[in-house]
Amino acid sequence: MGQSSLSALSRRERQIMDIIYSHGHATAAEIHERLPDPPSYSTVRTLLRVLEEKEFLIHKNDGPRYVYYPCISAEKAKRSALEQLLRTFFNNSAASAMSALLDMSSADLSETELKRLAKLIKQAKDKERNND
Amino acid sequence: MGQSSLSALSRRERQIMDIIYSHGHATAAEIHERLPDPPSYSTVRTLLRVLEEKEFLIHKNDGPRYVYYPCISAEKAKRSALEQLLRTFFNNSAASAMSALLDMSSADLSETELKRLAKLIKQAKDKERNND
DNA sequence: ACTTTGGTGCTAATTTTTTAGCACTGTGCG
DNA sequence: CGCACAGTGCTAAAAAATTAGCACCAAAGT
Repeated sequence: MGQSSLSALSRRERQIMDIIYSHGHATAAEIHERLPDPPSYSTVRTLLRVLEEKEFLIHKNDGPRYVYYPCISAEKAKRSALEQLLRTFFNNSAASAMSALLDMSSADLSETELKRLAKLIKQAKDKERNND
Repeated sequence: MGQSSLSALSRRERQIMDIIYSHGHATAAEIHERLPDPPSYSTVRTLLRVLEEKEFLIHKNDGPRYVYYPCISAEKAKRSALEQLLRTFFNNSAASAMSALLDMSSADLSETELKRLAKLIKQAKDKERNND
């Protein structure tokens, strides 16, 4: 079965998948202009074709042009990216990852968001209690 | 100067860096046995040599063998990986990343960890207040 | 109708990555 | 000493990724 996982892809392929995930979908032209150190348009199109073959992308027609969508839901991709990150840098501890997130960006977290998080944490605590 | 960033690396190179980051350091043999779909030992050594050339790794001698260490501190690598993740999957919102972390692993968060997080969040709130 | 524009399909060369073979070096030991 | 063992250095072939050229097709403008 398709082991998927973005980390199996080559550098350019990942860059493209990143763009598509961060936008939800994209045309060849959009991808071309957003690629770092961009190759020719032709090149982009070749990569897109390959990614379709590998079943990481599909396209739908929007009038004359193609709009590319990820085959794996953003949810799954997110999850797998997070798992990978936890494994590599956080010894599988979600807690330390969260604390790193807080460290690096507490200034950007609005009071509202912080409240929401506090609430989520409270819920998690309750859930934990029920699992005992 | 060295733009570094793990995402500039090839697939195998990244796999190796991942292993080294998750362990702090490693020998060629350790890396060899941990690589998914492992190539020959020779191959691993070639990759390590290349990564040293590119200044992603250095080695120290431990008796006869080499122990490889990352050139970029785990801290910096972590941070850059997190930023990348936020950009790609969370629209740069640390808050949504944290909530995803909670979702996917609240069962694994001990009560202690949750308390610690709650405390961190409280601190972040206070900090936020002072910035206003 | 015809030309220009903006897209796609196919193909192929170039470059990088990935792979592994083989020679060499130092260390422990009978 | 001389031999096996465990490691590294260097080199080069094979495979994959990256790049781009050019033909073709459809729609919009003249």
